[in-house]
Amino acid sequence: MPVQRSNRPSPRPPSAAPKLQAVPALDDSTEGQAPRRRGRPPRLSRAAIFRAALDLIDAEGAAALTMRRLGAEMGVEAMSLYRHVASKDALLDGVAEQLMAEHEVGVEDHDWAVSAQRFTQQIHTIARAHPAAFDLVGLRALNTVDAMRPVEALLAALREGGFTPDRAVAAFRLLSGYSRGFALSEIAGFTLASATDGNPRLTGDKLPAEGFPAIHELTGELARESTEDDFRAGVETIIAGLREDLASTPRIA
Amino acid sequence: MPVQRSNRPSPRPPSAAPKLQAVPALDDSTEGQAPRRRGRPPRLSRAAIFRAALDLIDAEGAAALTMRRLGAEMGVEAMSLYRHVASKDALLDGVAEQLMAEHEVGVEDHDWAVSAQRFTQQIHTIARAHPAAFDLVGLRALNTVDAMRPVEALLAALREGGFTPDRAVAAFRLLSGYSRGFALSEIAGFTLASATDGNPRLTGDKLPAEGFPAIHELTGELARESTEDDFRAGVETIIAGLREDLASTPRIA
DNA sequence: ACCTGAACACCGTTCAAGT
DNA sequence: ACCTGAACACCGTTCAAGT
Repeated sequence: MPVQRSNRPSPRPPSAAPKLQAVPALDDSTEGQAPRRRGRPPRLSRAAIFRAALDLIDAEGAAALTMRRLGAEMGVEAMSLYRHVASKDALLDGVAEQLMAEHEVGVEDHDWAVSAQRFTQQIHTIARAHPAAFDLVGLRALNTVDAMRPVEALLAALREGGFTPDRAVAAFRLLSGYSRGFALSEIAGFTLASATDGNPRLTGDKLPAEGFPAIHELTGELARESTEDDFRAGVETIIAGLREDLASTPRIA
Repeated sequence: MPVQRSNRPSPRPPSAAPKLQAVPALDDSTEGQAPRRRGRPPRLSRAAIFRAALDLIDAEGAAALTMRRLGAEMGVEAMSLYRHVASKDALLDGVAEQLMAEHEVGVEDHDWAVSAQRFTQQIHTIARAHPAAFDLVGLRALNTVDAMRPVEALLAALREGGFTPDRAVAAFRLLSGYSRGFALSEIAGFTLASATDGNPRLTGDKLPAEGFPAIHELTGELARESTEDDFRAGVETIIAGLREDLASTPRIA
């Protein structure tokens, strides 16, 4: 089974009516501070490129995101993209930022457990909304201000909730590790065999009848796809554990 | 910065003294049941290919694993590999199996908390031993008997420990999600900026001085790379939470 | 039976050239 | 200033041919 040959629905002449073009959105217009000049508006901008890339991944999967294809999608040659992004790797960083920009931060409350649910929930929501993209760039280390904001909110809530510095960071890593891992495992099929045709299949099917009693017993539950609630329940369990940690440590005013 | 050009140390004539050749290991000889025939032994076998692929990733990173390069490494043309693996995707499945085969299962004890520590520990150990490979294939859903064995052990321990079927599966997903997510985040740098040159850098460096007090306060702790103990402590926290879940549910004999 | 040569249809990226 | 053509050095994969 070929991996990256011709999954394209139809050849679609790249010159005719490209799907994603100028997209002159609000946050784009602030990029060049000069008052709208008279010449033809630039077709490309970093923001537009990242948006188009994310759209392309959403629509056709990670394998469809090539510089050439993305260029075609924007009505431009692939090489033109290099005016705006240094490399494909930089493009993926941009896609990651674009993706994580959907992580909204609630500023009002200060209870650490609520903040923890918020923080993790948002990661899971993003992963569900853009599985292919999350799979591709969901683990990238970002150093943008936007990517820091949710982290800041969670860490602040933990500190105010009485977590010591090292416990706060530990809690952050625990919550963030779980969120990403659960989301990615969900996308990948949770290690337990899904069929090659993509349809979920009973886990125990190929197992020798003897020797795997627990898996056999739990086949139904294991085959069930995980839900939002499953994810949330896991976070609750973690929060319960954290609460215990916190209780067994001297509080900090 | 070019991504996949010429990272090779030296051109190394592919015909002269290939590093990884026959490797006639124990579990290889059982593959063909016929008694050692007289002709030259086959240079290639699925097991040998997977081992060589994992070695190559360990030594030079995921980008170095191309069919052509792997062939050269084994003293063979790339196309010869297709006699034994259907595609590069199938090759990666094999690498994942090879990797997870390092997950040893302790059979003796039956305490679910110990089993949980064992199960998660092993995943983390594998990830630490083969970070590039784990990053590449650590999430693949496998349906081999070997990959099922540790899962069976954990699920069995949970059931015997009093977890109901749905809680046992939930606990498995929680533990496995955390393990993979923590390990992958560790490899990727935990979302918080590492410098482009690869050296770990203080997280807060690029942040505006105002607006991120918690991150600034915790910079030192955030910049510290996570350890085996950090991972283990997270598992303990999860176990504490699971214990509470268990206590608040009617026991099953 | 097992491996190879040559080819196909792609990649990311560079660079001199166009407008 | 911004985009393009042509080229370079790669990819995965197929298939007819070699031994």
